[in-house]
Amino acid sequence: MEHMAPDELRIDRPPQTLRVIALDRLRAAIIAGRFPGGTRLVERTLCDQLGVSRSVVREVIRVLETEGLVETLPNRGPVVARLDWAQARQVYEIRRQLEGNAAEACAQRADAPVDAALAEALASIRDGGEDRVFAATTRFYEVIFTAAGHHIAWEIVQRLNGRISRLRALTLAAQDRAVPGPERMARIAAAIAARDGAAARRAVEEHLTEAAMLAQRALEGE
Amino acid sequence: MEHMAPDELRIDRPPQTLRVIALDRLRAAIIAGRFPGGTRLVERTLCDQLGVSRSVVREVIRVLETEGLVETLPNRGPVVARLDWAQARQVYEIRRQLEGNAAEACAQRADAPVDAALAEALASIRDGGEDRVFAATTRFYEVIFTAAGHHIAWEIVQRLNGRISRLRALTLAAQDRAVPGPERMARIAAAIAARDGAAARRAVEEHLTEAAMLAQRALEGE
DNA sequence: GTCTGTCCGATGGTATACCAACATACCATC
DNA sequence: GATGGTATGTTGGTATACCATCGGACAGAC
Repeated sequence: MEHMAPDELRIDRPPQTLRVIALDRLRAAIIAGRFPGGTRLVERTLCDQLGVSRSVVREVIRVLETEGLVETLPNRGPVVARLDWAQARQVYEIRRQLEGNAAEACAQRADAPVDAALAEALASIRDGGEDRVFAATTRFYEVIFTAAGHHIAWEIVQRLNGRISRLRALTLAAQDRAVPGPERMARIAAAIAARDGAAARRAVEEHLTEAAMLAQRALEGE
Repeated sequence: MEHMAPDELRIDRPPQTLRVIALDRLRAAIIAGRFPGGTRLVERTLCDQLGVSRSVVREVIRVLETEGLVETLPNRGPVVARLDWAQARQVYEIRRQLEGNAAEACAQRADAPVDAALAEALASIRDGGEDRVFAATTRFYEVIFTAAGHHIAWEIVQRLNGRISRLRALTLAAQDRAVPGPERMARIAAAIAARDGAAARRAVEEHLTEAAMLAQRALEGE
């Protein structure tokens, strides 16, 4: 028996529970801007749109609420959270600290597989189109945080990214940057490959400082 | 009408929803160590213990799940999250960054009312007994983060503190510190009162470095 | 005795129905 | 036009039912 590949036989039933699917769908919809800030999330309407029962919708909304994407007003119900520059600024500042620190730690512990994973993500960012860039960018940072061993910081950054997701889409698509986005990423990867922690931190901080500027312009233009 | 104090007439019904009460109770119970790590949280049992219906319990568990205090195993149900040093170490590192940064910003923007609020919290820490210390310490940091304008960072720190709450109780109670806890807090407050950002950051970082050491000893002693 | 298959209870996941409290909009009355 | 009542929509909360899964108990076959 032991010379038989168990993976071949494995029946993989989707362990995905209905709630998880509904959560991902709704979160993605909010992040994609399908529900603008301030939109009321009426439970029964969502039941129809998602095709699930009210219990599922309610639990999903509780999760999004603690994630900060939704806030519930007393006697009014859940509403898609609005985003202003005061908040976004704080988010970028926190990301700057956590990502800078992770990049430095990553540079100190990185090995060949890490370099390869970063290069791969970078390639996807370069020639991938539209939303591929979004996923590849996320992957790029995931590699950095994981290699640094900063799993909890990565959780936090992901949650923060959910909040400013609309801005992120805008800044990633911006064409008028002083230095193109992929170029900045490449610098980060290069610093890590050179095992130069200080340079990696600097590269990340520069990247985020610029992203914050772009976000500010976009937000105040609204 | 307008010369009548509306506050006098106001009937303040507790806007607290049942779910919020249940959430606070259960979270407090976990933090207090009433449910040790690994304990199964059986829905129907919690219904009896809390006196609410299963829907409420489920939504509460979803919140605690995204807060990181509870994790749900597939086909097994929710379980109180365990805490190991690898995680706690990351938490203390993140707190060091966020709290250090907040203290520095606070020192640069503080005014007389902030100094007074910090002094008040400090007094409570000094002569308050047992769990008063816990609340007063929280208050102390809340003042710092709020004065710094770092509201989102404060949210994050609070959530992180939930995760390491047991450790926090231990380290706050530790008597064998090189420098007593209140003394360290006083140094932070003094640096802020002197508007010395760098010193405030340093004081916070020292405080947390020591707390992390105490936590490590406590955790590995288990 | 050990292995195998089956059954049952406990549990979580999902869905539905129902009621109460509250807020808003609308409408009739004066 | 202002007042008051009413209708409606929405959330909060509860109860209940059904299904899938898991683990253990039990009985039968080797």
